[in-house]
Amino acid sequence: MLDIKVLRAKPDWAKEKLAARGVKAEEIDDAIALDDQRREVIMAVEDLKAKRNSASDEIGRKKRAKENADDAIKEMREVGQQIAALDQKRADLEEKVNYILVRLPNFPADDVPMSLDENDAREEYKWGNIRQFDFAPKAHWEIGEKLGILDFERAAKVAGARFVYYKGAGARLERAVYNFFLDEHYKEGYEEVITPYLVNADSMFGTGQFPKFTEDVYTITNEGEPLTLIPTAEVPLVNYYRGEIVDSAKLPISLTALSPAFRSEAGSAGRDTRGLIRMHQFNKVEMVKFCKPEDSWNQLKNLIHDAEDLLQKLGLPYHVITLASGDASFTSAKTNDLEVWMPAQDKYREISSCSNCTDFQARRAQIRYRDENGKPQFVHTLNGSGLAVGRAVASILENYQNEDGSVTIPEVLVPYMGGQTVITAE
RNA sequence: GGAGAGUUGGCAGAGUGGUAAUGCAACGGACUCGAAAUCCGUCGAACCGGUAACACCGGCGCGCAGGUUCAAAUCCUGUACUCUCCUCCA
Repeated sequence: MLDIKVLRAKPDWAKEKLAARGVKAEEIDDAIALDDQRREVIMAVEDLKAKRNSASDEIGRKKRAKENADDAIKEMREVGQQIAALDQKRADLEEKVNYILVRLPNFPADDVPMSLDENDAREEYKWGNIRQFDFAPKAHWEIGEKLGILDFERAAKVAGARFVYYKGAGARLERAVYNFFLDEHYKEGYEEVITPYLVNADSMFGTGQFPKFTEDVYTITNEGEPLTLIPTAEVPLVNYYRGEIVDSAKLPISLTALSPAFRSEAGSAGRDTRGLIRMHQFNKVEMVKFCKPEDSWNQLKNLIHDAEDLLQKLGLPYHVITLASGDASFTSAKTNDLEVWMPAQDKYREISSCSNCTDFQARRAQIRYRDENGKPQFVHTLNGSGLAVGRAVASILENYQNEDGSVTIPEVLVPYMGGQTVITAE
């Protein structure tokens, strides 16, 4: 959530920044105008409350002295009604200001390409040599099905489209990949966490998915509060400290978690209909950081490094891009995507998204630390995939495929596969 | 699922209608070569408004949300969570 005070102090700057994210200037004007009204009402009602407080004090004194206070009580009865009316007005105005504020995205950082077109992402650098095949590389779903390690058909029967069964060496490869990821993050100092996979609406609000993106997720109700299947472990990880003032000596805090991610993929019908790229349920290892504001850009670099280190160790070619302002997620000030090379598609595909959310989530979720003066300040939050497991498996299958249909296991995963070096058809 | 108890500041802990005791901690000072102990003083989270302000004034503030009242930590309703016992369960 943005700070209304920033909108008030720098309206033109705010409009320009948010225009690059598709926000109309009128929305900012509306928010400020409503906030003006809100402040007026606050002044009026607090004036009356101060009056009531001192009058009540006086009434109490008289009552104790057994004096008559009927006149003051009668007068305060009227004041009470005025207060109730103004309080209602104030609540209405607050709701209106809030309605706009919670739907405004984060300000893009200064070095983000200012464009609504996702094609204006900036490539930062490439890593790895793209393998030249002396045969036509197959798509990962074809490889997986032929090896009997991926079963999309039965998953469709049992659950529906965009689900998959991993079997045998496929299931073990998936497990090898995420264990490798978690172990590497552990070595880098991340604290490993196993989180709830169902979260409440306050948590979804805290990380910015709600109220705008309710259609992207699965929400279930069981006689009571609705719970949402997490679309990413970012939600339970960031909300871990919701409403808390964390010990500043512990910052930066780095957490990592493996979890399934559940996404409705509403609006993406027809895209990536085959394979592991776009599923309703997929495994992802997520990294989340909490830090002081002055440290967050440095931590974003660390996050990217920790993600790309995995790709380098797996020997998978990738490049790093900075998303255009209009393409970055709602909560992000700057997002760097890691895109891994997919030979069959002859292009890079997103495998990690690393974002600095600055104080945007912290303000929603009320996550703070105390500065040198003991004053609470919002932390900065960052999140990044490290990495999407299914997409990593897909990339391994494609990049490490052999002409006979077998797949060589990347060296770093061999210990995780119990020494197995190649997956062949049974 | 059933029954009971609880939730007050950084921590502990009083307060059953008159506007949040007290202790510890913290901060400032005195004493001391310095520290500890002791003494004196200050401070009661966070948030909002006046407002640009860590000053000052006011509002708000006793798990949360409502209600009653001139006035609510206190009374009423709803609700979340924690603990204990029973039941069930991997």
